[in-house]
Amino acid sequence: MSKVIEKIKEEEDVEKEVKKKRKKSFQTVRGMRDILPKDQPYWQKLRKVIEKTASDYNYDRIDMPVLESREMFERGTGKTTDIVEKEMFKFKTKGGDDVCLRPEGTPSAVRAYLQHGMQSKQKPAKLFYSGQMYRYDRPQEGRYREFFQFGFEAIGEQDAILDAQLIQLAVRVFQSVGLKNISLQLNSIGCKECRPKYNKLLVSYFNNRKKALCMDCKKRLKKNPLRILDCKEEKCIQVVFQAPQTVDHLCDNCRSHFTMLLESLDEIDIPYVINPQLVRGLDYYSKTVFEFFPECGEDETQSALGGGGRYDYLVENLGGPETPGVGFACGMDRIVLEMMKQNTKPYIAPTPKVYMVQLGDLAKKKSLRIFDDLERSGVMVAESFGKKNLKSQLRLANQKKVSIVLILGQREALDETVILKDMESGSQEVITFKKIVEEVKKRLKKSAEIASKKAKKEQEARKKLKKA
RNA sequence: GCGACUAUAGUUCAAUGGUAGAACGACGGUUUGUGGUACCGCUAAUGAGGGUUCAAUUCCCUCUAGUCGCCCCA
Repeated sequence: MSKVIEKIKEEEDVEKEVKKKRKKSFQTVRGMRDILPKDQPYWQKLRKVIEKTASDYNYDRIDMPVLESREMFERGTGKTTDIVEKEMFKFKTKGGDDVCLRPEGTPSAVRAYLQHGMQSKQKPAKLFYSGQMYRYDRPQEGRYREFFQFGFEAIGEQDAILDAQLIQLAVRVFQSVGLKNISLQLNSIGCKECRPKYNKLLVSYFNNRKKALCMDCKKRLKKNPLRILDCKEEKCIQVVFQAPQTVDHLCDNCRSHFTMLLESLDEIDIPYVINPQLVRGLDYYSKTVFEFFPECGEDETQSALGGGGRYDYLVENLGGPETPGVGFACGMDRIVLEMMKQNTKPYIAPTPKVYMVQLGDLAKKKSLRIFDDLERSGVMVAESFGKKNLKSQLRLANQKKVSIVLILGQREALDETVILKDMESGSQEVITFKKIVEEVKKRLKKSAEIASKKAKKEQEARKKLKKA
C-alpha cells in the first residue's frame, strides 16, 4: 500500500516541476503597459477629438520615428535638462550610431520641418503628431516610461496671436473630451535680448543667498539658474519668493508680445494664472511658456496634463535658418486618467445588431458565407463560431443585446434557409438565403426608427422633469 | 535617482508556521434544436530565486513589478 502511495506522490512532484517550468511567464518591462480593450473607449474618444480639432484648426498630421539621433535632443531639448541628462533611453546601434528613444516630440517635428524643406511652403507650417515618448523615470500612476503625447507645432510665425490660438486649441481639446476645471498657468521668460541681463540679475541674487539653496539648486546656479525658480524644496521656495521675476525684466519686444497674448486670451475668455515661477524644464523655450493642470484638492500634487511655449531659437539650433515657432504637447495617458476620474463619456463604438447562430458542420460553413454577405452590405454581425449548442449561443446573443438572431441548423443548411428570430418579441420566421440581407436590413431599419422615437420621447420627458 | 508600502484564481477580496476559501467571471449542464431569471457542476492562485525550519504562502534576504511621497514632468 505505502509503496503505491509513495509512487503517486513522486509522480505528483514530477508533474509539479514540469508545470513550473512551463509556467515561466512574462510581464511588461518596467514602466511599460498594455492599454486594454476596456480602456480603449476613452483613448478612442481622445484620438477622435484630437483629429477633429486638428482639422478644424488646419493642422496637418505628421508621424515621426520613435528612434532619433541622440545629439538632436541634446542640442534641441538641452543637455542640462533632466530629460536629456537623466531620463533618455539611449544606446548605440550595431553600426555605431548614437541614438535614443524620443523623450518628446518638438525637436523631431522641427527636424522633419527642416529635412523636408517645409520652409519653402506657406508659413507657418502647422503640424500635429501623436505617439509614444520614452523617459527613464520612476513609474507611478500617470507616469510611465512609455507614454503617449500629442502635440501641435506652428513653425515660422512670431505673432503672439498664434500662441493664443494654440492655447485656445488645447482648451478646445480638453473641453471636447469632457474635462472640466483645467487651469492654465502662463509666464514669459524673455528672449536672447533680455534673458541674459535677467540671468545676471538672478545669479547675483542667488549668489548672495547661496547657503539657503538646496544641493540641486547650487548646481543649477551655474548651469541653468532659471530653473531654480520652480524648485519645490521648501528652503528654495523661501529664497525664490523675493527673487527678481522674469516678467519684470522683459525687453520691450517681449513685453508687448506677452501683453498681446494676455489680451488675446481675455478676448476669447480663456482664464489664466500668471505664474512667475513657471519656466519649464526644456531649454529651447523663449517668451511664452504655459502649462495645464487639472484643478484638484489642496493636498493632491498637481501633475501637468500638458504644456508648451514659444521656441524662437530651436530651428536655428537644429541647423536651420532663424525661424520662430510655438507649440505644446499633452500627455494622453494623463488626460485619459483624468477623463476617467471626472466620469466623462467615452466613445461608444457601434455594436452589431445581428447574431449568427450555427449548428453542425455544414451550417457552420454556410454561415461563414452569410456573415460575409451581411458584412459586405454594411450590416454588423456578431457570432461565436467556436460554440456548439444553441442555448449558449442564444445566451451570448442576448448578452450582446442584438435585435435579430439568424439560426442556421442542419435542416436549414440543406434547404438553404435560415430562421430569423426577433429577439424582442421572440417570434420566428423562415426565410431563404437570398432574402437574408434584404430582410435583415428592413427589420433593422424599423427597429432603429422605433429606437430613435423612444429616445426622443425620453428626451422630452427629461426636459419636462427638468422644467418641473 | 532617493524613501515608504504592497504582491494570493481572469478580477475583487479572505485565511493560515502544517490540506489555501469566497464572490464575480469563464466554461458546461438542468431530456433530443431556442435567450434573459433560477439551480447545479467545473475551472483556476500564494510574483521569481535563495535562507531559517521537521514543515514557509506566512518569518528573513535578494530580485522583479505595482502604488504612494520626493525629484522631474506629460
